[in-house]
Amino acid sequence: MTRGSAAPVHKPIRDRDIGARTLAAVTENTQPGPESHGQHTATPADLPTQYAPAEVEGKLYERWVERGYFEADPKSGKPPYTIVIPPPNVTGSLHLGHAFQHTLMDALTRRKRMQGYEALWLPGMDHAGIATQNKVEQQLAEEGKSRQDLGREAFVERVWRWKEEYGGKILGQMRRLGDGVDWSRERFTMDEGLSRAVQTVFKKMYDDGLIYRAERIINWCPRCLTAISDIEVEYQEDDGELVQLKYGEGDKTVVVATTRAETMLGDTAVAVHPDDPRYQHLIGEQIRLPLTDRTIPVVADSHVDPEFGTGQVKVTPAHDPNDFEIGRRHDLPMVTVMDERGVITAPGPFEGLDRFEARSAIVAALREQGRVLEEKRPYRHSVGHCSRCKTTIEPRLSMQWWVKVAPLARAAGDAVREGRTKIHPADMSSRYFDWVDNMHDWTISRQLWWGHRIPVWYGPAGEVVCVGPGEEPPGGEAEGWHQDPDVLDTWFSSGLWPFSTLGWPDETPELEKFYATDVLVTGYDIIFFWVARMMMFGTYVRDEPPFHTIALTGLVRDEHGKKMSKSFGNVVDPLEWMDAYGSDALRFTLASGANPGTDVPIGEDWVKASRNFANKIWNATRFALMNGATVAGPLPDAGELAATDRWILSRLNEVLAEADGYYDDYQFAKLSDTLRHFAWDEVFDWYVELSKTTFAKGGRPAEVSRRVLGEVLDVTLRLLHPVVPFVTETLWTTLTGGESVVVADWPKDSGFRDAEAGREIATLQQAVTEVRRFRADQGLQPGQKVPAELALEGTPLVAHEDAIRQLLRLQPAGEGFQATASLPVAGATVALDLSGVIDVEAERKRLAKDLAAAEKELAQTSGKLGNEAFLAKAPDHVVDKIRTRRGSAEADIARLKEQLERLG
RNA sequence: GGGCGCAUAGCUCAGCGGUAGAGCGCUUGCCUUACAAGCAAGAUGUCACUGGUUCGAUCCCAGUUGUGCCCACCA
Repeated sequence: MTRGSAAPVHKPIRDRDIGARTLAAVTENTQPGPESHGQHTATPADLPTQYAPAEVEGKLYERWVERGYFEADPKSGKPPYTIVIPPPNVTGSLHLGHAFQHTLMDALTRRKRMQGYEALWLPGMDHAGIATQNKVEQQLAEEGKSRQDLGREAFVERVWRWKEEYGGKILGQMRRLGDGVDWSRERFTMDEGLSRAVQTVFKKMYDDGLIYRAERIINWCPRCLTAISDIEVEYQEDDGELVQLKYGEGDKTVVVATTRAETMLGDTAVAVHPDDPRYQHLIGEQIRLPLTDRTIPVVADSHVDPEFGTGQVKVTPAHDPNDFEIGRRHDLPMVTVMDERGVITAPGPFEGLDRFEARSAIVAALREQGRVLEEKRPYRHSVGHCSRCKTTIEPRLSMQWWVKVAPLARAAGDAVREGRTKIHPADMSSRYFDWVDNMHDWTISRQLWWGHRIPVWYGPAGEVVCVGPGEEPPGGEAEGWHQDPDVLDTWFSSGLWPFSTLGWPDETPELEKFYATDVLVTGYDIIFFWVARMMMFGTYVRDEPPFHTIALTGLVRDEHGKKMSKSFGNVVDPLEWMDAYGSDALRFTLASGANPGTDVPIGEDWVKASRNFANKIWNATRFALMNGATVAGPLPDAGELAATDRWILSRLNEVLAEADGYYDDYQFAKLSDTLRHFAWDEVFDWYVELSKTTFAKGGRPAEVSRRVLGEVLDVTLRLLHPVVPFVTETLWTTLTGGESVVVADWPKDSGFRDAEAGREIATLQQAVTEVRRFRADQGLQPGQKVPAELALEGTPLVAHEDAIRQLLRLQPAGEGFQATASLPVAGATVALDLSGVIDVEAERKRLAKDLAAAEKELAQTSGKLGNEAFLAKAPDHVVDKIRTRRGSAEADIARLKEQLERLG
């Protein structure tokens, strides 16, 4: 393809429609045999000029899976590297947050695999008890049915069907993303093996006294009709009503405040602080409870804050956790006035009313009696809601199973304190400690149907007779035996995930080889729900924490840092962007935003930019192939290498070392930035541009350069592969003829460094940029050839004259050459004949500006160097640096003045 | 009510004692032997505010303001 200056002005832009040419065709056509060293550039014209990810990603992925690259062998002699996936809920599909974490996990395991580890990334899903049950109930509701209509067995069957459908969708998304997981080890928290793990742990804990049954106040969701744990309650500021109520008669009156007036039906005492002088006379007295026929005692309890309100508190032990404690201390009756749906059951006029209706009705009734002293409305206060359905939580007295957390949490905390598990970034560990050091007992029973049935059987009198597995449930229902109808909190089974997925309770080779896992990659938002619980179970069951490192990620947000949520309408389906720009583009964008522990904003423009980068890699490699870049044979000796070669190889090793550091430290944003900068700016712009001159000249230097370019691309593609697996696979196999970059060796630093070449190329870049700037300032067309004389003798630039001429469109000085502009750069001179072209005014302005900058620099540096305190206290390298800066400022000033003078 | 974090270019974010950085966006010119999804050149910042430590502060310390998140049984 030629592009002479004689070509028509409106030469048609290169046809960009490449629909007919598929990338797959290219990769197949160019699959080289071993004998084709340097030859698989044969059909460069067949290479499309744009990378079309959709054509190739799916096929590549299936090929990887078929070849078993992602399957891990427990009997292998290689050292293990293990990550278990945070199992996505089967409630729906993967969102960008999953795509983000999966990208990091995939990159980590891909790199380790290349480094020669037996890398296992274990996939699976979570049955997500309450969440999934709710989804299916919603579906049923649309059909006008309830789960009760179906009955337990049919309902559970229905949930399994849901799991098949949505689970399949999730697995498809993972393949699309390129997740290199071991599909042969896919697990589900309700699998038979995992269920056995759940039962086994339950029994062990029961036997150890760590699981018990107790009647207490729990968080009850009147819609889901189940108990939930403390962390499943979301508090938010709601508008309520605070009323002050007068109880009792005459001198035996008290004034209490409440936001939940309906609970007064269940009051069994009024409490005051034992030392409150105002109320000593009331302690022990009986007070009449309005709207009922009961009298209730006044008790003294130090929980009451005399400073707050009236210092008199109504006590409802069956409907408030604090009151429950007061009730226990004073042996008060527990009067339940509501059923599981929040409907009043206390006999009387309010019976059958919903709790909120009852609230207004009771306040109205009391108001009529003149017992409402003060009403604050609205009254903003914090109210708990069910995290699954947002219904207001009703504290409820109820018999539940509990985990005694203290000993487990202590061990989980110690594992981190002793450094057996590291939390990354380290400052996130305070969150973890806050939690494990203050955790209350955990309610694990749920009044749901979807989940692991509690493995406990009761006898006719309701006594626990058997805890499985390993014990035969004694009699049938006819004899009065029955299994506990409740299921376990979903986090109970996901807490076992790191070892239940590896075969525990059996001592499998997998468990032996892959436990404890290397790193947990997950969001900081589930430290309490999941991370802490895995740590507790891991240390308890295996006596070893489940991870060496916990790498916490932030949350994915939109391009303005706003939370993605359905109500904002800013939720993006990862598939949408993958379809438009390719999986690699999405992955690279997500990796670029991954600063440890901080949230990750992402916008479509950014994905587009990453797609451009993928395309750039594509085209640079395409250029290299067209010019015979090769990986065949050993690298030429340093003696044969040009300065450009030595520079780029030296940089390659530096970047490799840097990249390794970032991979090891989960610094994906820095990793991506470093690799993009190196590949695009240094390799694709400078090295490739310089190599054009070398290739044009031919001969041995061209051969050397071809080999070096092949080397640099080979290594760069391998370094990029864990993050952008698809484009690198396509190009790497084409370039090297290797089987797959997935199983290629991770590059190693050869130790080669050449700082001298680095300085030489820096000078060259500086010179070229300087002249380009001049050209741009002078309004010279980029393609316009300018006669020039180069005086480079005695400078590092001398070897690069041809390259400089090509990059700057300089042609040899012909007859009548007349230098009208002379640019001294790095001791050399580039004299240009710009007769009739040069804009003296523009040039003078440019020089004046530079001069001012140089003078400012001189003033600054001289000021510092004249400061004795500075000289005395600053470290030598800083002083030297400043001295150098002053030196070059002085030189610049002299040069600029001379140039200005010459302009007249 | 406690605790933690953040305030740097138009946007999203790095940097964290010694000349202010990136990506995107913006301006100008350009189809230049791969790439216009590109190339070249360029503009843009009282590094929130006020004090302090220091020869020197965007960086350390204190306070102020703004902002975000987590935890908590205040009737």
